[in-house]
Amino acid sequence: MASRPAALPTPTTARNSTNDALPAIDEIRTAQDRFIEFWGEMGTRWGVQRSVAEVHALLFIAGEPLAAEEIMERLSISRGSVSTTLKQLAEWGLVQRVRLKDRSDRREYHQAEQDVWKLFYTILRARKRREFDPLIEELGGCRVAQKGTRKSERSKQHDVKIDELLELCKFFDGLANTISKSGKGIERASKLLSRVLGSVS
Amino acid sequence: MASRPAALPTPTTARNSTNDALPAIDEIRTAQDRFIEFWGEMGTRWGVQRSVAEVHALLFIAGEPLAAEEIMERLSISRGSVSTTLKQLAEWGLVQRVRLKDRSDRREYHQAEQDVWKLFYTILRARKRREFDPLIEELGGCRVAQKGTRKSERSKQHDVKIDELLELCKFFDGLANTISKSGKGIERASKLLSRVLGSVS
DNA sequence: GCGAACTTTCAGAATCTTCTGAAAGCGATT
DNA sequence: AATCGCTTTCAGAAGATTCTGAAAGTTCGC
Repeated sequence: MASRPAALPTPTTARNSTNDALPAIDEIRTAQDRFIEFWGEMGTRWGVQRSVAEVHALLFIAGEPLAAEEIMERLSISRGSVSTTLKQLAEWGLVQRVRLKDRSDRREYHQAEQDVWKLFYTILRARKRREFDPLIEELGGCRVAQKGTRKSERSKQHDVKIDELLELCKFFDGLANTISKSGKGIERASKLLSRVLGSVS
Repeated sequence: MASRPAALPTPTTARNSTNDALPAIDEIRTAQDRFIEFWGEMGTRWGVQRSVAEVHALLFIAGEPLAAEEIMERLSISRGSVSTTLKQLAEWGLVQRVRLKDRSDRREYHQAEQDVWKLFYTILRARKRREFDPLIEELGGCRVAQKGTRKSERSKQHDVKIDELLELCKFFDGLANTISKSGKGIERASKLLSRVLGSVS
């Protein structure tokens, strides 16, 4: 949770509210920086490296494709870090490389997914795969014995606990699948859900 | 993801399937160890320290209250670690201290919640608080300007993105609250939900 | 109030993670 | 096929986290 030196020196921040020349640029920069820092902090809580989350935040909030060097300078991180980080983001499917039409500029540009629904579903799916699915795969192996085998009282108690856990996981897995298959229908469905729950409990 | 030395030496594992004297104890121990190691690994992915998750796993799977010293020996971790770890688990509400009736034993015993539904809801609530709620609290502060203030085109674009994110978060927050209020009714509700979704999409 | 039995705390050690920067790699252009 | 402009890789440095163990603290019974 320790903080890093501020991502950007923002050289002209001091005179931003009264100056007329480029006031909006400064204001936006400040707001962007705040978003980037916050998203980076949240990233660490979501099991994502801070710098990965920061690069994503920058690309998302900038909205336009940026070159590696621009990212480097803006966040003051090393060339190597930017490269590794962009690779990860591309694997996650959150960032795409694009090639600008300008033929004299050979650099790769990088663009973040701008649709927030897609963004969230991507993150959710990745986290589920990493943090939840292994439970269903591995818990069975934590039983003492095959189902149906005769066994001691204490063994039974152990297996019952594992089975309860496993059943619960499968239930939530089903629920998650239902929701994620629904795509944007979730919005309408959610309202129905709360009506349904109201009548159930 | 690096592995630690096996939590427990399990000295007699070699002869466990043919021996009759205490075969069940050995088998259970092995199964427990496997569960503890796995739960510890999952813990690291859930943002929980490995040793905290391991102690929780041990108490959960043992089912009965254990004293700090027993935990220490079983997981071969230090006295200090066990103490810190139990404190955290108690704060999370996953473990309770209990006092045995035996008056000659002054040690505190520690017992894990055994109801898997309570366990999951506790974990979910804690994670939501930590990983999700801050989004709703802080995102607003990442806007360029107050709502309704007149502003440049680029400022507008920035604020629109923040607002989209915020709205999405609020939507999921509402959904999560609906679900968590439903308690066990969720099981019945979930079936209705999938019917509902089927008819929506 | 004192001593025995446990528990908690915390500075420093050990370990794990992340970042840097120089060197190697790659591919388009001449 | 050599050069140039850019990207990737990776060994080692820097930094963050987690664990240990000894000392201080607490609580209970006498």
